[in-house]
Amino acid sequence: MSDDVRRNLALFPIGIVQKLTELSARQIRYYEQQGLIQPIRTKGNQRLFSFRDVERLLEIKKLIDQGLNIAGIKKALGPAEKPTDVEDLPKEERLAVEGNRNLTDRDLHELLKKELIAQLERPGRPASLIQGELSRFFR
DNA sequence: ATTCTAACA
DNA sequence: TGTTAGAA
Repeated sequence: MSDDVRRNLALFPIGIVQKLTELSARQIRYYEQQGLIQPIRTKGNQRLFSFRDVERLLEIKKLIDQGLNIAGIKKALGPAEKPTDVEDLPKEERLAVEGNRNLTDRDLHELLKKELIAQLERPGRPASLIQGELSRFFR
């Protein structure tokens, strides 16, 4: 599976995203209402976010700190995109951990580790905002 | 136990 | 934005 696909997979419920971004659930839901993010919904109507969503939320957080309002953030960031539902992946690419809608702390740790390594090998321009944030989970 | 929506002494 | 009630 490509790194691109992996980062787009909807894997995290709002509770995990709160820890990853240190944003309140209220803020995360509000930013969704404003169209800044578009997490997918499970059959039970619960939101699921991808690594990209987490990165985007970290960017939003940064911009908020810099004093921008919603309008300004919409201009600064590109349009929001929906993460990929794991259910839509061909079963050959659907890994065990990714299929679970109930990630254990160990699973999460493993995913963060992979993403961290992937980022180190990915000369991305937007100087990986997520890097410092994710590193926080490896102390 | 978690998350969702709606509403505000 | 926080917080809370009531439901899923």
